[in-house]
Amino acid sequence: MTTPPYLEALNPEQRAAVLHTGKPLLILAGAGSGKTRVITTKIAWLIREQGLDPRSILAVTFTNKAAREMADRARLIDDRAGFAMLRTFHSFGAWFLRRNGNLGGLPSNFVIYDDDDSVALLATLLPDLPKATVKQTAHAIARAKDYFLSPDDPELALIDHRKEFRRIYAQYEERLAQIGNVDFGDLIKKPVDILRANPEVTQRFRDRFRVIMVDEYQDSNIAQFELLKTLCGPSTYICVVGDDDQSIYRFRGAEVRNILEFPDRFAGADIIRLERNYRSFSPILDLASSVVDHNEGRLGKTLVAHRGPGKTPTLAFLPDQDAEAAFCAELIENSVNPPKAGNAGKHKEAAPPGAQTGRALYSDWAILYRTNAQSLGFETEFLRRRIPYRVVGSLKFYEREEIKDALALLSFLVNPRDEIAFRRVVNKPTRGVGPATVDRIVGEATIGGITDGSAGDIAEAARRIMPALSAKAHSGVAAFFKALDGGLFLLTPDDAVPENSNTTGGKSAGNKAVEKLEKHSKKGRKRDGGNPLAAGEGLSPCVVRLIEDSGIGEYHLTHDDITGQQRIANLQELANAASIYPATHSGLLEFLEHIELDRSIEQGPAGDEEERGVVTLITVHNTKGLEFHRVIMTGIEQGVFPRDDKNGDDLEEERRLFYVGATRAMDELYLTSCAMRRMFGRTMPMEPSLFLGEADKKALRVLGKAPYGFTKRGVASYGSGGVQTKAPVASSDGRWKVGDRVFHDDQGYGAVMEIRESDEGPVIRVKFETGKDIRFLSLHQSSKYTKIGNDA
DNA sequence: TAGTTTTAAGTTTTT
DNA sequence: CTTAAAACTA
Repeated sequence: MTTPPYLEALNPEQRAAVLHTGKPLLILAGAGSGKTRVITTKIAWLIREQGLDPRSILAVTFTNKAAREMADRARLIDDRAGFAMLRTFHSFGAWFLRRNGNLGGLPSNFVIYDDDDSVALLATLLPDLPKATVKQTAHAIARAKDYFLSPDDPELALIDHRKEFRRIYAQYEERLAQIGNVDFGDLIKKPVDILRANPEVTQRFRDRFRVIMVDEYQDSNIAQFELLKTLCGPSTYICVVGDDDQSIYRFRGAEVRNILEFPDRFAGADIIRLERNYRSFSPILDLASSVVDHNEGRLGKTLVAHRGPGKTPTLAFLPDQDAEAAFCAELIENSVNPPKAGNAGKHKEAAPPGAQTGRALYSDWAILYRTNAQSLGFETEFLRRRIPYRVVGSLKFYEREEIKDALALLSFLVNPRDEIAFRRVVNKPTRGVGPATVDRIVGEATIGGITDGSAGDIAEAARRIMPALSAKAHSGVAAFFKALDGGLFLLTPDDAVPENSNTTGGKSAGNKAVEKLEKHSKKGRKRDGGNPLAAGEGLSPCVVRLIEDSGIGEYHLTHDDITGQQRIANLQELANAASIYPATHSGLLEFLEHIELDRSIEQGPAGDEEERGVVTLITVHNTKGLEFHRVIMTGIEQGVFPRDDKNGDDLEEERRLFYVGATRAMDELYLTSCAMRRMFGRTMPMEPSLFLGEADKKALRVLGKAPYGFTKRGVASYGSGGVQTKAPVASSDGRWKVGDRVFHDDQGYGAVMEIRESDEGPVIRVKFETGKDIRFLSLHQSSKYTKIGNDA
């Protein structure tokens, strides 16, 4: 048997991973080690060489982008890979529930609630609690589902120890079931429940999916683990790929133990390590590794930089965030449009092998930050300097008020039991339907419909109760339902879809509505001649009609005339997005599901941006799986990165986040750290990040004035007063006692004067021979890197 | 009740 | 500084 050409390009470990069969497989794939290539090649190889039916392959990822990329790349090797099921966990769950949800009492027309909807639902159950508490509780319920805990699970107390939490969770579940919708957690948990209760269904799925692959396994949660465990029969081949150092979603239930304990949970598992990094020059990897090395509890691995040595990463200390933005802008601008060299002769720097030479493109650059809020400063500066950029992720298009309103209308159309959607829009614009009336209708729906089988149907309940309403409320409710009927009219029932038509039912009327809406959006502000709106197709007339008839469009236009125009434009965009779906009930359902599960908005560069590209502004979290030639990690300051409320395991996660960010860089890496930063509108003094102290200084070139305390030996203390974030030394037995002698790089010898407990651990006050009195937050008294100068 | 004013609070990270 | 929630007035 000859080696197929597509295997030739793989290194021995990659090839071993592709050719592996027969046992569970864990691929520990370091950053930039070509894991996507391994997965896609493996899919193609299974089809071509093993003769596997592509439809019996299930590959799960965590983001839709990753799923799409994987599908595209696998298809490049073999067309038939397009028939494999490549989905996110949540999209797979939704797919499962549409077909088998009835086994768990779920109607097939369920709508997926996002976190806001969950909070809104919970708020109706807990009307007397402050909103913050409701949010917290909703969060706890979501976590519980991530950990696969039902309301009756004894371990529930680990999530939320309040006595009443169990009851609230149960009530929430009951109400959600009455409405007939699901939340995000249900998309994973419910399939497992159903599979376990129905062995014949489990068997069917095990017969169908012979091979299961999981990408980014380090970010899977317990419920997802349970799902995998259930889907895997004795003869299912399971292969998971991940990197424990890149686990950054613990906060939303990801469980690193899934990857650490994979060999225990899937007996006889083999482990293959991919440790050759093809992405970054070695100093970049050295820097990233030196920081993440400070984590305990990791599998540990040695990444080898296949590209060899290159430019040393630069750390720039800057006065404030304005200087930071300017620094980034100049760095970028100088690389894209280099200033004319004053000296004669080409001043071509000796480029490291493999480095790009000549001018950079804007698209080579990415600016990374810890929180979305930090993008603003860069946007302002880049706008001023005419540097093209795109902001990834923060758009939150679907979280805008007007979009949520429109979606609520659509959701209610799909599921008239949706109390949350009903409450949101029934009185918007105000129709004289106050909370009292709404409560009456909802009450009637829950209680009144039991006898005639319309239980929960709010539309039915409203019709029944209408005669008893005041004139004002009556006309308001009537207007609301009339608007809905208008939208419904444009939908074709699924059982009556004509063969050649997905744009049916009053297309011309719909077009008129679109024209009207278009006029609205063009009235005030001139729109750049961008792409002509392709509305009027498929589902969009229905969406437009609903927006118009319900008065939502008008409401937002009149309510706020500055942003009103923008809001109309947003609604228009939503209508456009609907155009690719057929104007049927199931088309509408599909549209809503797509929106809930994939909120990423693909925005390609336009016009002359095509050539030079655009700079990417992005949170570190969002960079997972991406790479850039040149990366600037900004705001490397204590309190920002890591956030100052982080300690213990949370701090380790921040460290991994730093690792993820740094390893995105292929050629050049820059770090910036500000002495001052505006927060909450006030300027605050900042200290360099703990991580800078931990970093290997040999892998760092420092620009600007290093703040007091930033030494070659490590971050010791900054400024004066305040609680320090790192203890100078460890005491002899790991516990502090008053009188312990300590040594500090800058302050010399000292003695512990006082120990106090704080939320974040013991705070010790040390009097040094220099006369200084400094308080330290003693987080790391027993960890390896606090042993500097321990004199016990 | 609806709409306005005042006050407080808060900023992670996302399917 | 921006946003959301409570408090207040017409």
